[in-house]
Amino acid sequence: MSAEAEEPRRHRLTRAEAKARTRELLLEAAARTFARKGFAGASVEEIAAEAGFTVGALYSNFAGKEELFLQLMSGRARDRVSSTAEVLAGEYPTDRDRWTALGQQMIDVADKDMDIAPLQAEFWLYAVRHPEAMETFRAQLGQRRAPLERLIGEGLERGRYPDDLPGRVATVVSALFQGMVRQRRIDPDNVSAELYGDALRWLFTGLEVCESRPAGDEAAEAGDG
Amino acid sequence: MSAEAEEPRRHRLTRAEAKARTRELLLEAAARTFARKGFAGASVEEIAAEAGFTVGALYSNFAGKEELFLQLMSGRARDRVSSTAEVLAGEYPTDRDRWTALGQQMIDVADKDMDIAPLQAEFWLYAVRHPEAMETFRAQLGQRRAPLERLIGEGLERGRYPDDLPGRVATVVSALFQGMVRQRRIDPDNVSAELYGDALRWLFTGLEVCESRPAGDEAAEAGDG
DNA sequence: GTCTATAAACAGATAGAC
DNA sequence: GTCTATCTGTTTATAGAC
Repeated sequence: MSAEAEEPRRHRLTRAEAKARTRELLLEAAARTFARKGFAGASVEEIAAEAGFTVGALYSNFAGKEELFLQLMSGRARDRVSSTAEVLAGEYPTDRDRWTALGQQMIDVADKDMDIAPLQAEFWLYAVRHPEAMETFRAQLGQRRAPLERLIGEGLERGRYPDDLPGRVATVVSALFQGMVRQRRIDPDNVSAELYGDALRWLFTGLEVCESRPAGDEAAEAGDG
Repeated sequence: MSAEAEEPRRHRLTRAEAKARTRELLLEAAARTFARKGFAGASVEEIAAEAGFTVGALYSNFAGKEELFLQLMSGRARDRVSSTAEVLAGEYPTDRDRWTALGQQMIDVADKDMDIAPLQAEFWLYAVRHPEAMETFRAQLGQRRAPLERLIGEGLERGRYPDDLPGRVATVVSALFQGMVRQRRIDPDNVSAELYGDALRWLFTGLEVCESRPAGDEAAEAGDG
């Protein structure tokens, strides 16, 4: 795009570009290797080799294994996998079709990149064991959740539901998906694409019954005894 | 020499009992250590020390770290933590109270033994990475799910719902809980006790709306379109 | 049955060659 | 900027003492 100064790529890449590319390759290799072997189980040599380098290149770009892992955790959550929101963004004729197609798409995404679930699990375990890194991981989860929350907010007509409902529902939907994706890896037969859609249909149907109130009614009437 | 045959516990424990106790202590120590450090991150020396022994005792009772881990995975899932079903078994005046109390109890259980979620994550990761161990882990999950499925089946009046519904709902509820417990460790503020209850209320309300059919009606009528 | 001592392999990280 | 060689600590697992 932009000419760095005057002769951006006379032959191939500038030194800075080459280094940036190495760094990127190392990050991608690290993602695969950490997913396959875990944080403690993956060796720096293994990661470097997966990227097509040796340890020297790794230590030239990162302080060590831990920093590499943390960079991965804090890095772009959404430019590697289609986010939940993109999946949700499709348009479907009826609500039933919408949930069904959504469930199918979630499965497709989860089945396509088999590494993300184990990698997320590694992130989670690391955050649980290193409280100082928890904020970093929370931020990554927030990146994933935000578009989902927005989309749910659009789906629920404003005024008929409490303002904090989309956020709460986003948490539930996110937790449900993560849980089902994980269980599907163990028990594929018990976690079909159809079940994803059913669960969402149950959830949003119950949501409307339980939480909606007549339009224009400002204060929600809690009719429980 | 020994009066074991006739005087089983003249002083304290028989040799077999002592060994069994050592084995049990090692398993418990392994559970804590694997939860805290992970499978690859925990060393056998650390596990043995946590149990009050040295490596010799460990290798005298287990073939190695991997066998110890697998024994833990295949071992009793329910005699250490109160299962979901026990939580569900309580009685509550109204449905709303039931969901609220259930959500609170799930949080209490999850917060009380902070080790089970990381340990389950370790099991899951191991199973994903070692397909030959997946069946073992699936069996453990089955042990946890069975009572939940039974209880849900009791809650849904027979005849009004498809026969396979309790199993499907159990999967969804189980996934939902696992997902929320995990997210709560990262974002406690966003996953309150109340939200557990709300999610369940939404789910079961929607379930009744979507899946129930008039008593006596054999074929379910799909009224969407 | 458990502990101590040790063997052999491997890890993360660094220094200097190119 | 990356690679090769190496240093240092730690790991699993075993052998023999008690």
